[in-house]
Amino acid sequence: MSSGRKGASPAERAAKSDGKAAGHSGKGVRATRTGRPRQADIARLAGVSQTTVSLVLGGNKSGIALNEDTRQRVLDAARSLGYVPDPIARRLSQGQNNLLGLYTFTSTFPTDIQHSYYPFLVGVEEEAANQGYDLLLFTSSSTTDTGSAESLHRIRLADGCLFLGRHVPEETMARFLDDGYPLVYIGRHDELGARLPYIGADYVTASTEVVRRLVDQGHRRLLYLRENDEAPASVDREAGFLAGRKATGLSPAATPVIRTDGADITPDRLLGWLQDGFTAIVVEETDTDIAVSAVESAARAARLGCPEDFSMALLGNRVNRSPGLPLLSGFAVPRREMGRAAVRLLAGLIGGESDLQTHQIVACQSIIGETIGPPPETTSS
Amino acid sequence: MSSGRKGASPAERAAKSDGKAAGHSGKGVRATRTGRPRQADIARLAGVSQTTVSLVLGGNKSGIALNEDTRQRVLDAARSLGYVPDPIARRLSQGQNNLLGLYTFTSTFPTDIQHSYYPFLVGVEEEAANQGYDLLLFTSSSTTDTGSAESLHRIRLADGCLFLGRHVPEETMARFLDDGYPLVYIGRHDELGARLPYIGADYVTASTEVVRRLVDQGHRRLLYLRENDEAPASVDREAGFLAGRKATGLSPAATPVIRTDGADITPDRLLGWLQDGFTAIVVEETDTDIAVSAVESAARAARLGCPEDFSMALLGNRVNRSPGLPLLSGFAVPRREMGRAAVRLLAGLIGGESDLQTHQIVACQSIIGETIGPPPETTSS
DNA sequence: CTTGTCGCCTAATTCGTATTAGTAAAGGGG
DNA sequence: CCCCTTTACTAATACGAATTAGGCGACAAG
Repeated sequence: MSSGRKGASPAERAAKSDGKAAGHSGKGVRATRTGRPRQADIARLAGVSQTTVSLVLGGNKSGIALNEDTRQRVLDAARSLGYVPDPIARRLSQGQNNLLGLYTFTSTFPTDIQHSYYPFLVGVEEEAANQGYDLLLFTSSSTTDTGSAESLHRIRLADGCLFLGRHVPEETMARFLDDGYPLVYIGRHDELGARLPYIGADYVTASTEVVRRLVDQGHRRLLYLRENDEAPASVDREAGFLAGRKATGLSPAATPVIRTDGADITPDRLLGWLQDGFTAIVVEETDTDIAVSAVESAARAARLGCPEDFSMALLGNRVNRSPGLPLLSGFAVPRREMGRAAVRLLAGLIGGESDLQTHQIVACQSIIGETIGPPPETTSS
Repeated sequence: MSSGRKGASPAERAAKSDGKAAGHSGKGVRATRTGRPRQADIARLAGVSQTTVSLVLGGNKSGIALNEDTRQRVLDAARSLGYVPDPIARRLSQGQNNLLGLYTFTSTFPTDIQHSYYPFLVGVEEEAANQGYDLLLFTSSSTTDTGSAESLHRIRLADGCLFLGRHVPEETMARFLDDGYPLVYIGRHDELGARLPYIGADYVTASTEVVRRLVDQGHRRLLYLRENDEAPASVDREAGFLAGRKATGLSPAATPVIRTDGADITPDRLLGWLQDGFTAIVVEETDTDIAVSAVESAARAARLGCPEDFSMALLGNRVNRSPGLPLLSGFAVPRREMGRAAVRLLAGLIGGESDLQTHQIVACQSIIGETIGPPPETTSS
């Protein structure tokens, strides 16, 4: 091959001094696997080397001197061939490709829990566009077992990756961190010490605030319904509830925590609670909002009006608010802003910025809503 | 220059004839840009060539003989180094990377028209996962002007691309087609002759069917509200409506087509229509469903009950059905199935299959709903 | 007439993997 | 002992762009 090369060099040179030596077949020559023109094709057409083409098209960041004529010839050739750079090759050589991964341990677009990730995605897309990144959605997650090696390898295609979901496959994540691969979790996660960068929501403060609001309204006996799961989102809300109990001086007996999956919330049970003197129910928000819905339908069945007969607060906000349903009192999880912040952080990590806040907690905003009122009149004042 | 080359070759050869020269430091050597181990590192550790590593890890599809011992040594070395293949390099060499692009000419996750693309995405994600593809979402679309060269170049990163949206930048698409780049539109598009592969919905038949149902119920004067836009989705529905008019023998005067953006539908106007003897209103479905909503609120304001005072049919289905609202009679656009079909077709195109149906029309299913009833009693029988 | 220094461009190499062509050694048949 | 096959590997190269390290000619200064 080098023998052929030697012969070719002078030929090219000759072609060049001919000037605009496009006399050949030019276009017909390209027989690459893809059929698309490469820089080498442009080079041949313009009578220069591939290096020159790269310099011209790459904006010549190294500051190498370039004749304006040559530059134009190359640009013309590129245009006439309809050249489009191959992002893959570029990435192999440069080490980055402007892709942000998005890994959701379950389906990204679930059919049942419709839209649970949607607000995050809105923010992620917005900010990714701002920062000039495209998004890479890993679908393998749904089919393959969680965190399988196969499926996680592909993540490296992206310059960095966002993770969305309750789970943290610690081993794999540790591996990524060790390798210096940039990643950001959406949602607080302290599984790997302080190593996992994340954007969380301040559930604790917001939940405390909700308790305080109920107590301010006169409620003294509150019931807290939570999931039977130890995800940070659950833990934090309970912590906030307990902090609220403490701050308002209520006793544990007056503010019990009940774990439920929603199925066991019957109209009778709800009535029982009210008869026991509970005047407000605080419900954890989840993907499915199954617990709130259960309370709502139990109330309907028991013919209980929500602000009148008892108050209800949601620790979070229904993602999918339907026009028919009342606006629940509680707080808004700033999902969109979290998505944006996550992308900003990730972009910073990729860019190697040093003074990054890798553990961010975003404040939630109170939702006044329609479901908190004063407790109903009872025997005791 | 070739002199230097010649000198190097023997040097390499010497290094090689030393044989299994892994005696060195092995692990400590890797000082790659990324810090991740490469096949070459494994090779050094296992005392074999990079080729052998590639063969072992690649499953040796070429059927080259391999000693089981060697195989194990390589696998062990790979594991101990924590090797992860670089998808980019793989793609550069293989020519494909298991990525499907998804290009929406507007934001993929809009905030205002919430969820309009969602059902498609569900299907796309499902089938992409089945076929072993990940999804590449191009965000540039929202920021850059439609179809700008810059933003469309990036599409080639994917092995093929789905397009979602009413627009077709013909020039760019023609370019893709000429290059043999695999792409599929979701939605019928005949802009480029029959060159653009697509998955459409059979709006025509479904719309005709809706008209027939109304006529079967006794309606003789129908009003059709459509968008002022010539997108195929609109054109097809109108065609179906007109076909229904023809099939049922109704006159154009009894079945007028009215273009509206929703804003001009007042309670008075609605009442006027009913006084003019129209007993049913057929509405085109759109992203925002602005027209249906307008009719609904006009009816509410005019205190008209829907199946009682007039019938209403939607040519399509509300994507975002809220619990409070009645189920509109009409038909279901099989968005999820369209998404799946699009991915299947695209995968076929990428795989170079020959006998592909590149223009597919998927049938819609009737929705009986609650908004069609017999026409109210009037003076004339 | 040398030496230096621009100006302009190219050869060679790199990124990490896959593939093709080929080589060296061992074993078998004549 | 030679030739042929089989086994088990390796060298070289491709993929497409970016980058590094020059090379060559011209013109200026000494």
